[in-house]
Amino acid sequence: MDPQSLQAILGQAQTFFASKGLRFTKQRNALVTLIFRNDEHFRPEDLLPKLSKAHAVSRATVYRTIALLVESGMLREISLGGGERLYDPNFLRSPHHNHLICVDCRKIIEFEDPNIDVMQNCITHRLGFSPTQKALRIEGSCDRLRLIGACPNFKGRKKKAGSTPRHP
Amino acid sequence: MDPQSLQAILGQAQTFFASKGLRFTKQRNALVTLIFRNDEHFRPEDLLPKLSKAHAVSRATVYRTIALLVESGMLREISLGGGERLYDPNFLRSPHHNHLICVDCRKIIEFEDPNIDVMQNCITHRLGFSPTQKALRIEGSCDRLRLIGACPNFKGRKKKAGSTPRHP
DNA sequence: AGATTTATTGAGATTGAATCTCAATCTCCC
DNA sequence: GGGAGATTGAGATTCAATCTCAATAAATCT
Repeated sequence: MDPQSLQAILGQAQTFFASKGLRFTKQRNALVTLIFRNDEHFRPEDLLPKLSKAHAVSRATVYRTIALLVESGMLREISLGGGERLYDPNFLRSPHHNHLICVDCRKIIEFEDPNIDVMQNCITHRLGFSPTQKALRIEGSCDRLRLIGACPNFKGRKKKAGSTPRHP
Repeated sequence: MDPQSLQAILGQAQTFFASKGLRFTKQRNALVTLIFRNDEHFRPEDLLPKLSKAHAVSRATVYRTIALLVESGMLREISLGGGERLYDPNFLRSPHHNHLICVDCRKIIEFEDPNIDVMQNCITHRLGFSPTQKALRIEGSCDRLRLIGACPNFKGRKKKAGSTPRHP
């Protein structure tokens, strides 16, 4: 994340807080900066040790601020299996992406597919839901990633590398 | 769930346990019976008070048995937002269904759509994942359900009823 | 049958994330 | 400066889920 984009994001956050009659305190600034500094998915608990002493923030404030950022649309929750939740700061950069999650190693891949939006609109309409929400999650098993050694967390054996997978 | 189907399910569970060298104890029998007696999604904690005194089972056993049933493929975890997890006993009846979850009221609708399988196969293949897994979740906002009064949990105002929604 | 092995269970302790409480502090606005 | 309202943090609390380990039960062996 380049400094310019971060500035824009801080401005966007500030605008959101102002629109709700809330203040953009130094704690909230520190959290927004930390969260959007890079593109990593994170757990709320991960944030606490990453805050420098100068910018220390209490656990309660971390959770409260995350809830506000989710409400603003700047941050999204993604739920892995097993009750794990992560937060994704990348929807500002890439508003239409979805997540493919490996059920074996929990690796998460972000992808975009225009057909998915069409299908999702069809399904939600058909069932009487609003198609405005974009959150969608697909699970799979990354056995092919394992084959090419691209699955960092998989504990099992690795076979010989194959060619880059293509759309079938 | 008719008694005959339940018998079949008990048999299937028994076979699974036997195949792993595990025993089909009366506690496990009681849990399988309770879980597959109807088609409700449930939380593990919901099960404890539902067990009659005669068939009481400890919390630890509930969680252990659920994990085994998930491993067997008879039960699936579905994750709502907010870290909530439910278990779904309906995959035996309907192995290809997916879930549409209302982000507002948390209502869950099960649906099948053959196109989804095709798309999921394409996406997983393209990204190097195995397409064998079926779990998929779509979120949406059930404003149309609200309109027709079919959203039991929504707390807001209800507008006048509309026509039954159709595929656009 | 009796002994041995292995799986199973349950009560309670433990973990860990997430939320809640509430007094102290901070900001904004008059 | 002063007051209203927002914000914060330390610690208590909640709750699901897991872990521990001694007691029990079932299957197998001799």
